[in-house]
Formats: sequence, structure tokens, C-alpha cells
Amino acid sequence: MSRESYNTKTKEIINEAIKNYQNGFTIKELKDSLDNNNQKIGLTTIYRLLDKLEDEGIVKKYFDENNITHYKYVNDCTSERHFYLKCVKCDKIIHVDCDCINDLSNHIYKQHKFSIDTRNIILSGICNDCKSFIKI
Amino acid sequence: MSRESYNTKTKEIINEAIKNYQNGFTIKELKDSLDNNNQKIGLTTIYRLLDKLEDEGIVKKYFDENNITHYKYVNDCTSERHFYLKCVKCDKIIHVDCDCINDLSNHIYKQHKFSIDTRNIILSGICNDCKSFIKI
DNA sequence: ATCAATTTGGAAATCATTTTCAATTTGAGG
DNA sequence: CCTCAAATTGAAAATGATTTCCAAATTGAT
Repeated sequence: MSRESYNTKTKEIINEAIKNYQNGFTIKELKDSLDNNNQKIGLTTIYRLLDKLEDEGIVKKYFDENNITHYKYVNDCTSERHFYLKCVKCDKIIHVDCDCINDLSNHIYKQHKFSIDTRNIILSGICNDCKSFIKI
Repeated sequence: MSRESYNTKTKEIINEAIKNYQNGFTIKELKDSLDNNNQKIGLTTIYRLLDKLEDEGIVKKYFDENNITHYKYVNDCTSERHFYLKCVKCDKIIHVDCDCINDLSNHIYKQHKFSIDTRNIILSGICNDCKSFIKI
């Protein structure tokens, strides 16, 4: 009776494709990859479906320091103790699970009266691999 | 002899104007404000000068969660214990000076082998003023 | 005052994203 | 398996921020 969503081949393709990216993807990367696999889907549709998936919490959207939009398939990355370290040198994104981010959140809530969204924290800096190349 | 920069009225105007914003500004805001003050400067020039000011560390550039580019005049906001809280409801940006961010940085360095840039942290969440309007 | 180097800004180009809308697909109910 | 209204799709056009191009104006050392 109620028709608020239809299952389509297009949605299936997108739902599968987004799982192939360990470290997130851009619309362009996704589109190109689909094109190369002979699974042509209109850009508009890709934007639209990713928007919906973001609303549903299936993917997370974020912007890198060059303001490029990235999406990331969310699986177990949404715990309160999960956050990201992004190396500004090699662009690597490191996933971390650690209570330190909860501790920070609690501190900020108590001392600064602000509830931070711990499921969405990306800290920029220099990773261990790149550290040796930087002169101080 | 060496000519690598000329002093101009335009630069003076921009250099003064950027100090008027406590909580950063967008190109559009700056341009409109200058226009209203009868200090018309071409958009291209504004982009160009802000780019240069960013290179020189005079302003900081960042993107909010809607991917809008903001600039901020850098004065004393660059200490290692300075960071930002951004309310996703009212868009307010709160400046905080607290060692908690240093503590986090030290922890991450020791435990996770990563040097975060503490001068550039914006944590999103809900401020105290907006909290009461949110239902859980 | 001269003049080469720098700066400026309007117009056009670019690029990501959104809107529009007509054509296609879906699936519940016959 | 038919029908048909609702949902979906995608090409083309619109939008909006930012960059590029380039000719004209400004700067300041000499």
C-alpha cells in the first residue's frame, strides 16, 4: 500500500560498489569505476543515492583539506570511541578506536558545556611514516 | 632593486577589513561588506589576496560542514591549546583555550604514533544554548 | 618623469553540485 | 500477467564558488 521506496538494480549496484573502498571515495572515483565496469549510472542519480545513503547513515560524507567531497561506507566506524587521523602529507586516513576521544568529549561537556559529535572527528597531522621526511 | 611586492591601497583595505571578524568570514561576506563601505574591490583580487595572506599565515582557511569556505584572521588563536567548537545547529564557533587538547595530542602521539596539528581543530556538536531544543 | 614589474578586475572558463522534467521502471491490486 | 499511479532515472540546463586570462592601471626604483 504505502510506497515510499522501490528496489532497483541501480540501488543494488551502488550499495555494492561503495563497499569496495577502504578509505572512502569521491563521486568522481565512484562514477569512473562504475563506467569502467560497464555499469553506467547517471551522475545525478549517484549524487541522489549517496545523499539518501548519508541520511540513512549508511555512508559518511566529509571534506578533505582541499575541500574535495569524500564519502565513506560506514560499518563499525560509528562507535563513540572511533575517530580518524588524516595525514596531510600522504593523505592516509587512519582509523582509531580509543577511549581518549570519549574522555575528551566528557571533559568538553563538563568544562565547556558543549556536546561534541564523537562519531565524526577527523584530526589532521603527520603520520609516523611521513614524520621522518619533515624537517623541524 | 628587488621588486617582489608593491604596497597598494587595495592590500591595506583588505588587511584592515579582515580584522573586523571575530569568528571568521566568507569571501561573500567580506566582499559585501567592502561594497557597502564603498571600498569596491574585484572578487578576483579578494580571492588572490586572501590566498597570499593564507600562505603568509596571516589568515587561516577552513571549511564548515556545509563545505563553505571560511577565512579567519590569525592573532592569538594559534597556541597549542587553542581549538574550536562549532555548533551544527546555530553555526556559532566557540574558541576554547584548554590543555585538554594538548593532552589529547600527547596521548595520540605516544599511543598512536601520530602528530596532530592542534592549531587547526574544529569539533562539531551541539552548544549549550541549542541543547534544550534537541529531543533525544 | 620614465618604465619595467606588479597589481588589479571584468569577462570568460572551469568544476562540482543541484534543479528540472520527460521518459522509464516498479510493484500492489486486480 | 495487466494496469497504473508512484517512484526512479538521467540528460540537459542552471547554479554557485573559484580560477584563468588578459588588457589596463598602479607602483616605485632610478
